[in-house]
Amino acid sequence: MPELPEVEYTARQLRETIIGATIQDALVFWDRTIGHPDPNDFRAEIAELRIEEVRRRAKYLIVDLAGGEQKYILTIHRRMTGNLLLLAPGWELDTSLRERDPVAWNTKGPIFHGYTIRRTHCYSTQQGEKTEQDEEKKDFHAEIGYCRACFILEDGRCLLFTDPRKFGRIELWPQEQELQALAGLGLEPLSEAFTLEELQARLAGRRGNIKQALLNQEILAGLGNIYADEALYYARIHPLRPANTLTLEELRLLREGIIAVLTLGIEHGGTSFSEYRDLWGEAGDNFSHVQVYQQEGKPCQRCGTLIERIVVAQRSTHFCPTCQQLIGE
DNA sequence: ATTTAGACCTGTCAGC
DNA sequence: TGCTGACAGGTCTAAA
Repeated sequence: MPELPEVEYTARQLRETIIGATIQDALVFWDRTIGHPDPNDFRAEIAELRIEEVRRRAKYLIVDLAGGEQKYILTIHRRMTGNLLLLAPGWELDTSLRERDPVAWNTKGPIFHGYTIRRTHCYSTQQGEKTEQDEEKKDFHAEIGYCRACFILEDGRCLLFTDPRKFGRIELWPQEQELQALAGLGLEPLSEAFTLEELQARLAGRRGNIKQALLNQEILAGLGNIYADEALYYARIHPLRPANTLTLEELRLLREGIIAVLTLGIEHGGTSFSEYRDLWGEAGDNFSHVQVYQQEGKPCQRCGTLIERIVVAQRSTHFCPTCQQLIGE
């Protein structure tokens, strides 16, 4: 789910809130969520480490950790449904489901009750005193399920990694191995390195379609299904165009479009539908600014033609058949 | 060398 | 109401 903008937005929120905090302990509720090292070593190594910095590379969130002489990086990839939530002190962990219903426990995991951190205040999701703001949000995250791992901070807060579909991965590596931990990632689309010449060079000789090329993280790192469709719409390029046939003008527009849709996505707090939430449990509102993604049957904002949906590389692909023609130049 | 189907997972929604 | 199939932000592996 989360693509570059959603990860970047989360990184910024974490940077404002958890730098300087010390991890007291990590709990793992679904072993496969921890990709490296094995869950027991992971837990042992991460205890007592201090959070030094929070960064993003492609769709990876990177947390720099330090303890004594040793430095580590924690990498978090949310895949489809992974999410981070920061709870204020006062949270309660309920693992009683494990005995009550082992089958349900396997999918739903523990239940967290308690406090979700808000920008300016905390509010209780349990019964009790309610402020006006509580009234507006009273049912929000009353119960938090699908937690696959969590980090308990020494100041009493808790950073949860929730992930219903269990595709997300968290890894801990010695800092020296960062290059190896993040191997194979292509250009950062929002960096200086993403020039027209680089884009041209990386697409040259690629006979596959442009949509697939944009999803290939070894070429550009960070675009996913939403923003790839949006960038192609911006540049008026049909998703099935062979990547090596784009004209220089089309490449220029495509680069401009990629930067524009990613930047807007970040500004809008990410694209949310169904489960995606930010650190404080808020939905990003970029979905209301989307032009083609999941807009099949709706009129194109530029020409009124109905948006179509096709399947490319097993992924839904949305485009305007008038603005984005396959034939011609 | 590339494409493509299948895995990995669970929830939701449309249709019968 | 209940069952079935399609589909959802991603990426890896194996078969064609």
